[in-house]
Amino acid sequence: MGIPQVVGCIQDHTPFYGWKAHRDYQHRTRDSQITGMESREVRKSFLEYFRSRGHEIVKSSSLVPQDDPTLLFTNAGMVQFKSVFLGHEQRPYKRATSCQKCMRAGGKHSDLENVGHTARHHTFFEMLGNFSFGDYFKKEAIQFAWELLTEWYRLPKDRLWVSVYEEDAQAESLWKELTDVDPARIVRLGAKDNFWQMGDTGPCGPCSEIIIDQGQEVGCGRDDCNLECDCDRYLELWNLVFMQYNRDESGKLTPLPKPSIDTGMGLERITAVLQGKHNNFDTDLFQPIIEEISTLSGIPYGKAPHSDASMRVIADHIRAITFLLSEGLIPSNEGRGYVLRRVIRRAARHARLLNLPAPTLHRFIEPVISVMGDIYPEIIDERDRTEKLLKIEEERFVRTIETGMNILDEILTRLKEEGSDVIPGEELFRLYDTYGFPIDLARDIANDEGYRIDEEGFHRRLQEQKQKARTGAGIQQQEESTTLYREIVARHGETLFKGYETLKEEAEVVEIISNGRFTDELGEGQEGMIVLDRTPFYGESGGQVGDTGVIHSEGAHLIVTDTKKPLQGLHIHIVKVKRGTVRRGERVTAMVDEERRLSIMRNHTATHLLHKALRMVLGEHVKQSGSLVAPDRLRFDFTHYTATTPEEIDEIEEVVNTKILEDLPVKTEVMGIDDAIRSGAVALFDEKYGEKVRVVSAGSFSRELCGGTHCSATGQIGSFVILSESSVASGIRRIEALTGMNAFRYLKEQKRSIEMIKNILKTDRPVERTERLIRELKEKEKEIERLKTGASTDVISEAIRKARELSGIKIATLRKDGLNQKELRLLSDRLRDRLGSGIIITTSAQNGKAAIVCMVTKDLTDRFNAGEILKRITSLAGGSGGGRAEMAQGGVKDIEALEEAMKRIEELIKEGS
RNA sequence: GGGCGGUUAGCUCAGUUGGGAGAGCGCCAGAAUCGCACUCUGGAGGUCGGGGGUUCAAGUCCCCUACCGUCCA
Repeated sequence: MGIPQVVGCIQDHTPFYGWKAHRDYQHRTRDSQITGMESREVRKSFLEYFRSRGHEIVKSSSLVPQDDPTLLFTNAGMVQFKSVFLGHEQRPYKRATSCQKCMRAGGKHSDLENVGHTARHHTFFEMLGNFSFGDYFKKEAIQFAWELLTEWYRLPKDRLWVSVYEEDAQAESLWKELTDVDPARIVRLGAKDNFWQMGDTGPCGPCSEIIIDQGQEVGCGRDDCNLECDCDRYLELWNLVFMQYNRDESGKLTPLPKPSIDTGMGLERITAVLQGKHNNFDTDLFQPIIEEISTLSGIPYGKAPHSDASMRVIADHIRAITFLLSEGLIPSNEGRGYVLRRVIRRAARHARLLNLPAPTLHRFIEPVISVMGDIYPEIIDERDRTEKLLKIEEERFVRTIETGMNILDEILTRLKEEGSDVIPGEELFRLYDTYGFPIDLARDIANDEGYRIDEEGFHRRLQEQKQKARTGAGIQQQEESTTLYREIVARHGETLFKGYETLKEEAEVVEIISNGRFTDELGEGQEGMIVLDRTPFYGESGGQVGDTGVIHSEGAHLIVTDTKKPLQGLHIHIVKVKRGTVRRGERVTAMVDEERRLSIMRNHTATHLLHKALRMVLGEHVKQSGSLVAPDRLRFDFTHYTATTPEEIDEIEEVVNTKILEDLPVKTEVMGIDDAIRSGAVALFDEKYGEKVRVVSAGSFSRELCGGTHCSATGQIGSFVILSESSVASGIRRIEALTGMNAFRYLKEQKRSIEMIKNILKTDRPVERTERLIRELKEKEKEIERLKTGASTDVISEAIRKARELSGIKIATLRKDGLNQKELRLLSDRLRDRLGSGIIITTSAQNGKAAIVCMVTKDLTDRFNAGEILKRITSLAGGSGGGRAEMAQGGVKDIEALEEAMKRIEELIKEGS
């Protein structure tokens, strides 16, 4: 086999002597020009090799799986081909090869904690793979792999090992027969290492791994080190999966009619090997990033183990962050967004360990782009947005840390008082759980301050919480109903949806469900769910709400209150029987509420125009991240990092209304998903798409993948008005809007309100007039307060004149009705200031109750207590109250009784209380 | 989905058995200065997220609700 030009560089004047020789070469020419094979070439050669052997080079799919909510992130090359392997989807090729962006963090197989401390663990990585969909099988897969590794990549054969599944004699003999691998280096291993399956059921099969021996000095160094050892000596390079069985629910294996191939080789690993590095972070995939970190922090890489680890963590995480952000994912507190947030926070934490100021992480996006931007242009396109979001998120984390720091300070102060030097696990957990304060940071601070932390107690708490969340999650009974729905589809096939063309359809009742069980009929007054063989009712999906309407047969009349789509292709009508009885197997007429549906269609088409207008006005970074299309309004959530200005809102409304006036034709085409994307249609990250998709376009203005129902021309929308723009979460904004008559009525209502306001205010300039009125009102309120409490000096003067003396203490009483407690207090303040020294008791009756305030001037508080005096008065009058020695307030419900009590005031004032 | 914490002046936040809404920064005015900055003095600015309840009295206690944060799933 000839070696094409692509990899020419490995055989020209810097010859690649093979693995061992290369290491010597590299040793001699340390720090000279790039040694070995650049990662770009490793990637390119792989794809080129398989293309030259009839494979289609398939673009990497998104890191966020588009049709698999069960999977957090794309974690292998085969993810995008899953439905092809399962036979649900056909592709125009039978052989494919790809370099797939992958992410492993969160979920069951999280590598997050290991990253940075090992040579191999990554959150983000690239997976090279070749795939056969019922085309070639073991023989070719083995030949391809061996040829690529030994002849294109020129790995030394005497270092390569092969493992096969212990029961797969066929694979073993093929290796011996087709390759010149040393037969002594073919090892049989058990199911744990060499049997692969997608899930508990479905396609599965034995696999075969190609392993490179890096030499005894690399790994654990033990004499009995072997292929199964976890150390780095025997490095698994490439896994070839031979998909040849289907496992059913009972666990039984039946051979697949068309066995397939799925292989995966980590780019970072093979690149490290080809560059003679024992650590993936030493390759050209990571070095430019590490260099930048080193430059900015002023710490050389290689200076100390802990700073090296921090640099590796940042280098790894920044790749994941860059890709996830540029795919439209936003840091949040649940699901995928939460994983992203954790990765960012870990990176931020390590940046602080390197004494890098916050925010700093966004500056490392640049080297990531320099390494991979040419392969993945999305990270270049989204760069501004990515940097901005990362900066915001890192700053947010700094604030979180500061809050936690204050609380930790309080804890430490308290411990000092108590004379303890151990921070309890409970406190640590509260810090972590409630304030997101990292445990390792708490540990560092504790050490610095001479404290220890109760790590065991912390982990116990954490386990408790995990347990609690798990049992909590187990309660939900989603599973059961899903099986019910699956059964319906299995029995009757998918519901034929006719709602794009018609709103009225003759159909057959194929299934009736009542209280979660199948039933034969539904009688008058009963509620339940009905499945038809065909329906004009749109089931809630893609943000568009389900249709309502009626279903009637000869003997029954049903109201449809909602329509759901729990599974692809299954429409469930939620019904209430108004009259008669509906039976399974009956012919019925299904009629959608037309007016409501037309409103929905207006709102849906308007949503598309809005989406496009937002991208025009705010920028291409705007991506839909949620949508509600209801008859009375539409709601649209989208990614955008700042609030939109009133001017921008104006402009967006103008654009949408202009497009409505242009009366653009709305057309729907059904095509393959790839064609749709190629034609420039906007697809959403979180949506599920089948093999065939609908593309809805409004003239040449907007083009989106959409399963919803639409107007036939934009003119039918009538008009469009934005009600509000607000924030949903950080980085996500929400717009609510109206269309058609709703928009018109809203504007009319606004106009009417303004007319009424003008009438009431008797002015043509209601804004200025209102501002003046509010200003005047405030002034008058102040004036009233002043008059009530301060300016009524006659009341105060009289009280002072009438003040009695009791063993040299002046006692002033005053009653002025109509004051609330606050006003009475202010009045008492005046009286006290005028009195100078003494005891004051004031009362005020209002609304059948009386408020009472008692004050003792400061010079007398060592002898008299206002609170105690007040309590004696109120207890006589059937009320209550309290306060401090200097001032107390209370109230009674019986005004007469209070008057009586006031007559006995002298005896109630006792010294020393 | 479950747990915990938060929402008080333009901003950052105090507010401890329920009893007079505060600080720092910012803003405005005055003093001082040839002028600016600093400094000093004074002032404006609050539906204490919203609703309900308990109470003579709720920022504070109870219930509901919205939103933000955080951890687990």
